[in-house]
Parts: sequence; C-alpha cells; structure tokens
Amino acid sequence: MAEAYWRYADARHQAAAQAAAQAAVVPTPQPAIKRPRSEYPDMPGGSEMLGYYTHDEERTGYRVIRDTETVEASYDRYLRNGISSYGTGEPVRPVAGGMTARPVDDQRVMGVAGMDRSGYGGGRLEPPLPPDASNTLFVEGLPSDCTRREVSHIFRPFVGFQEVRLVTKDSRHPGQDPLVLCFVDFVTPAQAAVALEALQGYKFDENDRESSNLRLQFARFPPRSSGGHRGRR
DNA sequence: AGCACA
Repeated sequence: MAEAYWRYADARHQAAAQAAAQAAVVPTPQPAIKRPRSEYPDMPGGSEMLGYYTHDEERTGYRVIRDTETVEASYDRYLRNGISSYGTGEPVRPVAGGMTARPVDDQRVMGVAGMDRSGYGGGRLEPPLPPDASNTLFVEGLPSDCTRREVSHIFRPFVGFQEVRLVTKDSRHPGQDPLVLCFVDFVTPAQAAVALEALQGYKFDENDRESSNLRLQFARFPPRSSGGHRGRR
C-alpha cells in the first residue's frame, strides 16, 4: 500500500545522497561499495522494483558503513549540507505530520532543479516510457465519496505533481453509485509514469482488499489533428 | 467499461 511510494521517496533520497557522497569524497572506485548492476537488473515491475531497491540500499548501507567509515562520514556531511541549506533558506513550514515534510520538499526541489527529467542523481530507475505516455494520468476505481483533497494526498508526494481534477459520472446501471474518475497532471510524462506504476492497484480501503483498487492509465487527449486514419502506415 | 479541463 502506501508504504511502497513512501519508501520510494526515501530510496531516491538515499540513492541520490549516496551517489553524491561517492562522487564528492571517494576519489578512487572502491570495490566494497561498487555494486554491480546485476543486483538490480532489468526488472519490469515499477513498485516492486522500488521496494526491492530500498531494501537493497539499506543492506548495502550497513555493509558499507562497516567497511569504510569515510563514506558514512561524507554521507553524513551531505545530509547536513542538504538540511542546512533548507534551514537557512526557507523556514520550515508547519506541515502536518513529519512524514509528509520530506517528500514535499523533495518534490519542490526536483520540480525546480530537475526540469529535464533526468533528475535522479544520474541513475534512472524508470522503465522506458510507452509511446502513448502523456503527462496526465487517468485514474479510475476511486470510491464515489472520495474528495479531491483525498486524491491529492495520494499524488502530491510524487515528483512533478501539478493538479488533480475529479470528474463524477453517473453510473450506467440505475441505482448504482456514481462513478468517480480523475485526471492528474504532472510536469513530464516520465514523472507521470512513475506515479502510474507506483499506484497501480493502490487500495483506498486498506481493510477491504476487494474494493477500490485504483487503475491508472495515461489520459487520452481529445482527438488529435490526425483525423481518422487508424491503420498502420 | 467509463477520459475532462484549457
């Protein structure tokens, strides 16, 4: 459930931090740290992969600390720098809940600094984008009583999040609850893709396993100028 | 299943 993407935000943070730490302080490649790509090879699944990555990252982190305290120190320094630049620059907003603070900050930073969508500290974790990728997601499977605020809560932590629009449609079958769809805008299709993968099948009701599984797709845009020919070539 | 707003 939610764990996946919270961890994801964390994993990205750690990955970036570690990359930066290595780049900054360790001049020569160290075999102890060097992690062959084969450890997390081309895995298709988005959210699973991210979960994996996090564990891996943690485990490796411990190994690294045991072997070289240099890295630990520099990592620590990195964190301090990162934090201090926040502390001096912008007073910490009274965001409700400690958990939300970091992803939101992260998002803002990436939104500004990472416009070119390569903003992952060099490593790209995402699978290649499908040809129909757009920067808007189409989401269905929302419970009919869900609010815009509620949906925003889910998507806001993702880098590049811009806006969510709820749309209510009457059910086709009489007497059924109205259907709630929503559109979520991101800055880039790649960022949309991350959220799509991470939230695919997300359960609104964590207790009821059968109900309210989110289904996400890239939104189709209104009829494009290419009018009518659908065949190949 | 279902795709709106500029």
